[in-house]
Amino acid sequence: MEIEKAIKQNVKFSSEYHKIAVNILFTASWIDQGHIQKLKPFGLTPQQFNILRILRGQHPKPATINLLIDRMIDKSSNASRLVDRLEQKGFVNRCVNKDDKRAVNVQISEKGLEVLKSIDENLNSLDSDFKTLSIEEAQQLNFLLDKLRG
Amino acid sequence: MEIEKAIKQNVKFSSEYHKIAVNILFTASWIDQGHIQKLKPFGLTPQQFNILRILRGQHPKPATINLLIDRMIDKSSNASRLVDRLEQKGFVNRCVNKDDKRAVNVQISEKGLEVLKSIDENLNSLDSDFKTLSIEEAQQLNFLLDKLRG
DNA sequence: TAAAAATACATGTTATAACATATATTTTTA
DNA sequence: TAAAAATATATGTTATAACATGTATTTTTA
Repeated sequence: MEIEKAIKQNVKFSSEYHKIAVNILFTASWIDQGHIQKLKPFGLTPQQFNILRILRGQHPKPATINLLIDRMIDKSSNASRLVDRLEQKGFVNRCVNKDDKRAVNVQISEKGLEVLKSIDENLNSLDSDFKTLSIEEAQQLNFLLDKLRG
Repeated sequence: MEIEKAIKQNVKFSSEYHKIAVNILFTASWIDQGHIQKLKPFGLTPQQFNILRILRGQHPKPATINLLIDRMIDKSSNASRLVDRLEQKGFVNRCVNKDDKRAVNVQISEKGLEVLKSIDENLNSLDSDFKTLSIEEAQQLNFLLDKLRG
């Protein structure tokens, strides 16, 4: 649906560039709301899910908080507190790094691996709604987003 | 920059569609952070700015809260409380609707119009960073985002 | 090599998001 | 036309974002 209709805007955007900003922010909010709803039954927020998947990618190697910050999609949050919440739920373990006592080693737990497996199996895909685009269009969209950020 | 590099990901995305989700969420977060920084000197958050611009578009007609909800970019927030904050800052006025006493009429104030004018004049554009894309590419990007949402 | 700077992470505080529920008014229905 | 349902908005509560600051450790520098 055209972004103008989606936000019921009755005037033209001042520029194609302004329209991009609105369109990306609106689309991201739409995607995020979908993820929130899909992940809720598993007791995870999108940000926590993001951290868990980074940790699974590292597994069995641990990750430091700094590595998580580097790889998080949304840098605005607080990796330390996200790990707090995941630890409270038993999805990760945290212990001090022998080589650098300032750093901590964060590792996904068995329970964490299980919840991800369960999500993989029960949720067809978080992003299955995107099949409105062909593979070529999806590639083009990714190319343009990358170029946008310079 | 390629999204894989932006989030220092060392493995391939499972699909071009998953990559789209990450790419859009990351890009939106990047845009939002830019807006937060640019709007801070004017005492506005991006959400408040969004409401003010909708109200300017309506001016001198008032808007109801429902109209604001319809047109907000990020539906997840609470329009009533956003208007509270704008009212506290003197940027909008709120009064009951004569025709429907459940509804309220929200109008942008002189002070609200002035802050938007000041932003227009002092901030070249919130979205001036996007000139990495040609007009044709910008149009293509908007087309693909619209198509993505179906 | 001792002091200064930088780094990695944690934590305190305030504002806002997320969610549920409440209230007043209008519209629908039996 | 009175009761039920729907609508428009407000508000209470808990969790998290946003921002600043603190603490321990490591690295750099004079």
